[in-house]
Amino acid sequence: MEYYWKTGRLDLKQTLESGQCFRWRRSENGTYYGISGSHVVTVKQCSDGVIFAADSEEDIRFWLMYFDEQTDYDAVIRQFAADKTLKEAAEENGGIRILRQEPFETLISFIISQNNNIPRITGIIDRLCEGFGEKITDRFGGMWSFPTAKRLAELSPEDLAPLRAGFRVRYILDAACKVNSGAVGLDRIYDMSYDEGKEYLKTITGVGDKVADCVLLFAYHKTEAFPSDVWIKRITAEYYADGLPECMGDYKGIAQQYLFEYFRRRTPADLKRVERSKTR
DNA sequence: TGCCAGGCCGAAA
DNA sequence: TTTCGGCATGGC
Repeated sequence: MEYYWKTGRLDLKQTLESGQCFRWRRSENGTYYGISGSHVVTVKQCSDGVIFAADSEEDIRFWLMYFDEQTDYDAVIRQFAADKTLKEAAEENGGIRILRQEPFETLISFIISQNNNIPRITGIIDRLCEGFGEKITDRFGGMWSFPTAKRLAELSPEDLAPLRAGFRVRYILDAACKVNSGAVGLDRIYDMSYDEGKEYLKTITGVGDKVADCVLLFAYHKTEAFPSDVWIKRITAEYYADGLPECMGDYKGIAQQYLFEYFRRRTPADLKRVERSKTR
């Protein structure tokens, strides 16, 4: 069945190719197809929204939640307008939405992402799913669910060698074992504060500030999280030496996604121009 | 060929 | 508490 969602701002390319998710693919006609849990969907951009094609109404509801239907991004962006740079960043990148992804999948994905690049992250996750997930459909050349913590917890480093994930393998196994044993209860984090959730996730080997922030933002939608790597931290520190703008409020994570894309596309010379104009 | 990737661990200072 | 080398692999 198809469902037209009039969202205005949602831009599929900006959202699905922004580095917050790794299991979407773009077909030649511009349609994206993806999987989460056992839910499979195709989405295409249209003039004032997107069109989902999924198997059931339940799937449609799932994907609306996944794409963060409940947050009013127009209101967030109006709020950001009080800061000149953030306003520009939002004008350029306001089609990005912060997804609500499955926590275990997000945790493992961002463990894999550390000191890594997106094409290789995607390859490792594909091999992980094909090797240890369940085949959900033959469509799109075959799609596999993300493996469960239980499945991964019973594996050895040798079993995971075909992933070619290098030093991250022991982190993946530690996360799977802690989640499977209940030592880390991922569902509990929904009810935790941002700070509590961060400390809790960091009890997993291989989860530091950055990975924890990404999981808290991209799975639990804790928008106070500001998952800055060294590079963007330096840029934002230069821009906002006196502290982050008030207008970010509790949406620092959304602001960060806009700023990340904004800064990434600019050379140092561009940034100096923006810096000068900011002081005027 | 060499650099570097949306980092983290663990040891040393 | 902070700093820094090492880590596996492969895209560019």
